[in-house]
Formats: sequence, structure tokens, C-alpha cells
Amino acid sequence: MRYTSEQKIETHKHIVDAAAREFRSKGLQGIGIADLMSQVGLTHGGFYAHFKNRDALVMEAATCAAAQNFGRLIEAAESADKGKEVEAMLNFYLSPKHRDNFGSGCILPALAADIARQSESVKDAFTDTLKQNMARIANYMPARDAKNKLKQAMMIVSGMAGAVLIARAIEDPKLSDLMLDSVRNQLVEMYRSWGV
Amino acid sequence: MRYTSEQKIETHKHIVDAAAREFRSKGLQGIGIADLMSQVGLTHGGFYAHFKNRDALVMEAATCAAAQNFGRLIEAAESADKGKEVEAMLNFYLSPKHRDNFGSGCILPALAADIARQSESVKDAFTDTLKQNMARIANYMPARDAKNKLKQAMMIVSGMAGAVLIARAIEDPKLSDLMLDSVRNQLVEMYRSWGV
DNA sequence: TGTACATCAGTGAACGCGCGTTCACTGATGTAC
DNA sequence: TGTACATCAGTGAACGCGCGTTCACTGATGTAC
Repeated sequence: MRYTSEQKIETHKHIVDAAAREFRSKGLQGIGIADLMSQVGLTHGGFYAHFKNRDALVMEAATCAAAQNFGRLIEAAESADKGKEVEAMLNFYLSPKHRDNFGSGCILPALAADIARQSESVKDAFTDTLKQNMARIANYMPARDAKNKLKQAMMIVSGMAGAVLIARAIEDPKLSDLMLDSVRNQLVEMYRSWGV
Repeated sequence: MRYTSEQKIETHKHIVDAAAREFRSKGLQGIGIADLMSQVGLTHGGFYAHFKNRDALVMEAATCAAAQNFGRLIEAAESADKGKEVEAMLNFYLSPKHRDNFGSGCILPALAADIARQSESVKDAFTDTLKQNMARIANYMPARDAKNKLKQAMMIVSGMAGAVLIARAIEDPKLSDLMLDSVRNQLVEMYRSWGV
């Protein structure tokens, strides 16, 4: 069955979206091509009309997932009061809701460890996306120059990603919540110490 | 061939050690039982004389890996001058050497995301080990009471784990180094702001 | 101490299963006249 | 506008491969007498 070219683009997008969700949810090796395609309502054979191989999908899906969630993080900052942008990002990121939703959450706690073990080209694609998104987050940091803004953004993102990463692996709900809360409070404090 | 019971314990330990290394290096799904056993000089069939199934090994290996690396982190603190223990831990953890050695490094950036997707029993075992080790690290924190020491330890560990997690996925060496350096500097600064 | 039997860590073939990839085929749409 | 052919997204059987697990077997050591 042949379809219009718009339909092909639409289908391609659906596959990438499903992969971005499922990879974050189950890990890069946790979902197969057949299962992914069936989530889009297709059979596995059609996959290769859209992607050279599995790795090509991993690259597209990782970029898509990063854009999606960093986008929401930026939105949280933009919809906050002036001067409260970083607090808003921390509240958004370090929430039980984010911790409990792998599939729609940040790529860092979900997939960074997997990406670190992928081929150079996958890591290259990830690095590009990360650079862009870190630069956008850095805009909200109080440091004077771009380099120091980036360093502050790195600190905030590392702290957030680490806390969610660990909170997800903790089975004790109270301890997991404490991890999110205490890291959020201390990062807010750190941010305030930078001056506004 | 039957061996003495000491030999069986020794073999068991070798398998767990190899798994602790290989799982961190390649991910929980990145190495198979046959490959693991051949690294210990045995064939795959013998595996089931030591473990009920693959999951049982994952649990033991995760506990072993956590004990190994948190042990080294504590050692770094213990061998430091009085009042410099936390700086010593940060220097040890946020080094290119640690970033580049998955197999002997911390379990958090290597396996926490995988563990978060495992069964409840695996997460339970991980949570126990993490609690113990967090408590040991908390001892070096300056807060007055145990709860606030723990919160400070959570902040330090989250920041460190997040930074190494992200630094490993970055293909650009300079940016990856910058991630480690800037997070280390800012965590040291934060620690100093807590007072000694 | 010596002998006979029991144990069981380790071997390696075999099984079933799932996965990534290929390929001949289908049939609705695009295109050329 | 109508007709004939080309295209190609998607189908589903098939292939090869690796993996976790099982199992009959081996033979060195432990144990009972």
C-alpha cells in the first residue's frame, strides 16, 4: 500500500515518538522493533522503509526525547515569575511526578548511562543536543559571562539528574521523596547564594 | 569434578566479581552468562550450581559493586587530612579516571537507571546497600544532626553521580572535563558554605 | 589405614524463545501520455 | 479527463544468531564403615 508523502512523514514521526517514550521507559535495549511498530499500528517489516537500522532510530529518538523534555523544562522557566525561573525548573524536575514518569521525563536519568555505551555517532548526536539545551538553560543563570552561566547550569542539571536517577532506584518511597526534596532545597539555596 | 567447599566459595566470588565489573562496564543487559563464566575460566552450565537464575546474580553483583566503590570513596575520605574529607571524596569521584573506568567505578552513574527498571527485590537489595553507604558518607558532613547530615550527603552524592553520568555520555572531551571540574568546584564551595 | 559408595561442581549438547534484518509480494497512489 | 504503467509504504514469512535455562553425564573429593 502506497501512501502520500505527508503520511510517510507522519508515520515516521509516530515511530520516533513511540521510541522516544519506550526507550526512556524501558531502556535502549528494553524494547524491540516489532513491539515498537505494533504500538504505531504497523508490522515490523515496514520499519526499514523509515530507518537504515535500529541504531538510526536510537539516534533520532534520543534527539527527539531530549528536545521534548528540555523543552518542557524551559517552558516551566518561561511561565514563572521574573527571578523565579530556576526555582520553577527545580520544582518541575525534582518532583515525584517526573521521577515516576520515565517515558515522558528527562533523557539524562533515563538514558545517559545507555548512551555512554553506544557508538561514537550516537554520542555525537547526543552531545550536540545537550550543548544546545544546556545553553538554553544557562540563559537563566545569574553569572555575568556565558562560560560561568554554563558552569552554573551544569551544576544545576547534574544535581537534578543525579537526584532523579537515584530516587528512581530507591524502593523506599519516603527516602526517595527525601532525596528529591533535600536536593531541591539545597540547589535552590545554592542558586540564591549566587545572587540575583 | 567435585572440589572442596572453599574452592566453591572462591569460584562464586570470582563470578560475582566479574559480574560486578562487566555489568557496570556494559550494562545489566550488556553481558551474557556464557561470556561471564568464560571470564572466570568456566563453561555456562556451571552457573546454576551457584545461582538460582540470572536475577540472583544481578542482585549479588550490584551489592558487591556498591560495596567496592563506596568503600573506595570512604577510603579517600579516611586518608585525607582532618576537615578535608569531603574535598577528597569529590576529587576522587569527579576525576577523569573515574569517568573513564566504568567497570571499577560507582554503581550509580553506571547502573542506577537499569536498577530502577528491575524487579522490586533487586531494588530492595540496592536500597539497603545505598542506605548503609549513604549513612557512612553522611558521617563526614558538617550538619549537627543525623537527618541533616544525610540530606547533605544526598546533595553531594546526587551532584557527583549526575556529573559523572552526563560526562560519560558527552563525546567532546573538553566539555566532559568541564562538567567534572565545574561541578567539583561548586560542590566544594557549597560544602565550605556549610561551615566546618 | 584402606575400601566402597555418595556427593556435587563443572561440562557441553540441546531446547525454546525473542530479536534484528531480509525479501518476495501487495495494492493504493503518483505520474506520463 | 481517462488509461497504463511505475513507485514504494507496508505485510508477513523466513533466516540466523545469541541468550537463559535444562539435563544427562563426569570424575575428583567427602564420608561411612
